[in-house]
Amino acid sequence: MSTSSPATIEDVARIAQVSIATVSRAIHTPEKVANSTRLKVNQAIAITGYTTNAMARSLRLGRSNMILVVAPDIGDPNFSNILVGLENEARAHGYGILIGHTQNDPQRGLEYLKFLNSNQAAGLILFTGILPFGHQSMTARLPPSVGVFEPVYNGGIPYVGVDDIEGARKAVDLLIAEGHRKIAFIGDSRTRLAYSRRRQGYDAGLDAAGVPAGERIILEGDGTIESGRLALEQLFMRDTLPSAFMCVNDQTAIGVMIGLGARGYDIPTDFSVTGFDDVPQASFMTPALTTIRQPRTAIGKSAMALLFELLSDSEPTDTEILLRPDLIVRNSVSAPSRRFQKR
Amino acid sequence: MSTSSPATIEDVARIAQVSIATVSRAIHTPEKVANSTRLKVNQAIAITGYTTNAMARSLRLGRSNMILVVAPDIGDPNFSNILVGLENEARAHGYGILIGHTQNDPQRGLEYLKFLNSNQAAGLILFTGILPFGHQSMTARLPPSVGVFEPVYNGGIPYVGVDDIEGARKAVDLLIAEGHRKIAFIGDSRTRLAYSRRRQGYDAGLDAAGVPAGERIILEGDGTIESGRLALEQLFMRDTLPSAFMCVNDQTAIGVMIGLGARGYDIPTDFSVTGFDDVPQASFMTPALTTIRQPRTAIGKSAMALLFELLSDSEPTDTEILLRPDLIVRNSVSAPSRRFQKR
DNA sequence: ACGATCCATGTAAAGGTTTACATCATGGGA
DNA sequence: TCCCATGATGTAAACCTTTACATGGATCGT
Repeated sequence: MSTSSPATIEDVARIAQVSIATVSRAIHTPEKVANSTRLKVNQAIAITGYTTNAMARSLRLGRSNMILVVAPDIGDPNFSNILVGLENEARAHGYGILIGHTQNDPQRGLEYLKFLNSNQAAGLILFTGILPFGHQSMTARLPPSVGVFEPVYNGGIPYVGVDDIEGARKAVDLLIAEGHRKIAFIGDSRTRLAYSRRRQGYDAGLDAAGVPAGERIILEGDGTIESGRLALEQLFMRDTLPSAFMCVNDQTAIGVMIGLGARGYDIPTDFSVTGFDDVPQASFMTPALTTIRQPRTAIGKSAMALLFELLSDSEPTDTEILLRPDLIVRNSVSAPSRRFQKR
Repeated sequence: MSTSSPATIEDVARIAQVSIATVSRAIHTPEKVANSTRLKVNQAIAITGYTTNAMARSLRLGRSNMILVVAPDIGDPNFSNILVGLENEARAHGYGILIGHTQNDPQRGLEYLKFLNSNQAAGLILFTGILPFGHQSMTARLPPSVGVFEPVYNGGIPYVGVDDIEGARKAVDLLIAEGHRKIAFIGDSRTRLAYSRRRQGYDAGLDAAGVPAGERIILEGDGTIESGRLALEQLFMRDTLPSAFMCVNDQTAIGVMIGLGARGYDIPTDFSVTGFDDVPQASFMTPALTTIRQPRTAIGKSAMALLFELLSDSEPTDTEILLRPDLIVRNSVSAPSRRFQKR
């Protein structure tokens, strides 16, 4: 029984002495089957070790039990914990997750579109902030989909993320409370909506503290470690230095810390730094980085839950789910240094 | 044409004015089809936007185009980069990867076994070092499979990993070259084969350096940060201290560094520390951790390549592929301190 | 010029499931 | 007692492919 080819519904039917239709019903709609029959069927299933052939089932139903998850970079440390939430929730519904990885290459995106077109996935989770299917993005017929972190630019797709404005606000408020007023914002505020919202949080915080717009220092950067470092170099060529750096994400913050360290400054004595995301490295920096935590596992879980809602009702209850970001206070923030204060 | 239900092979056949068999042949075995016909078919495919229904194809072929990847913890930072290699290689073969996550719970393992039994995966990649299917592990009929990092304990399955003995040897040799003789080995050497091989590398290195077995210090630990810290505490209750800590993995090393830091020691002035794996955090520690790098993306790529070999030939060329681990020299190792030398 | 061979194509079965519809038995109401 | 509703089960079609086998035409060798 562990040899030979796998048992089919027909084997079960023969042993239970019923028709295959009855077997199918006993499995999927047990209430439509007499108790005694159901018992026989269950026994037969146990004997044969039968499991439904998912291929056949999907073919008949016209819908698979897979969810495709597409991210620009699955090597991203931010990604793996989300995956945990996604996987757990999917599996609780009897679905599997299929993962894909575009590296921002539309060509690769198109290959996933083929997956979708060939009915291999019942739903789609997108990390890209944009439909990654190149020029076909507009015309593509997509299964129920949800975005993670950001709304999907060209898709009109519900999403799950964190309240970036509130998160950023928590970071500025901490800096303000410590006495900072010259706070630089470092990071991309254009390409990604999440980032521009963090910028909004920054502005809102400084507005509330009465710091005029003219005194704010904004530096662009694409969210990489390198960009943090570069932005810092630019800053040191100006005549005004901030007392604190509020970075759009942890990578940027790490770049800033490295740059500051290389110049011989001490954090937080000389400068305070905050990040956003709470990537795994954040707590291992010296000093440990004060940052805003994304509840990653929860985000994954709720994105998948939202997707299943879409899959059953066609009416989603929410079109945007924002989770609460938490301020994680570590050691990279203190009161501003006198040294640079008077500048 | 982007509305309505997706085109089937029959739609293509009708437009191209040929039979569905010819269409199928034009796609999969073009050499068996006349040039002119192939052209007509290709045009019809372009017009309809036809893509093969993977469900139907898999059903007919009795084999899907998915590879199941099962890891104990997909949130592990070691995991994501491997995933990149796995995914790229799989996709190059037209396969998708399905990921699963057991958390060492045999119950969850069993659910993946169902996936397998229902023909949803043509192959299996295992990270567990053990078949994760509980009591059914022995009798389960598995598709072609390959292990990553370690041979699969109860499976007789080929695997791809790193040469742990050689890697460990590189670490000890570095410490020896710096002048250390009292080198503690910290970490689990029993449950995981990879770990016990690292231990072998340690022993081989000390043998070569003529350090008698009696002078070696071995501490158990399960490979977590906490275990590194604990082992260190135990050590400080003894009367003999090593001058260097060779840790079975980076997590353990991080635990040791934290513990040493808490006791006010400086690394590498007072003690040297090495790790193994080169997890992302390693380079962000202060001091940055000297460790052995696992070529993760390459491991993933070659594991998947090996799997495809199994899938085509039934004779695998190799049953064990060991990649070369590199020594990554950072700042956690220096010559031994005088301070503890004379003890 | 004829039979053998080969090549391109078509016909139809098979793969395992779900489900609309048909069938049949049972029990209740009149 | 008869009819009808109800509930349990069976029959068969459909989902979309791939491919063994059949067919028919053309080509080649003698």
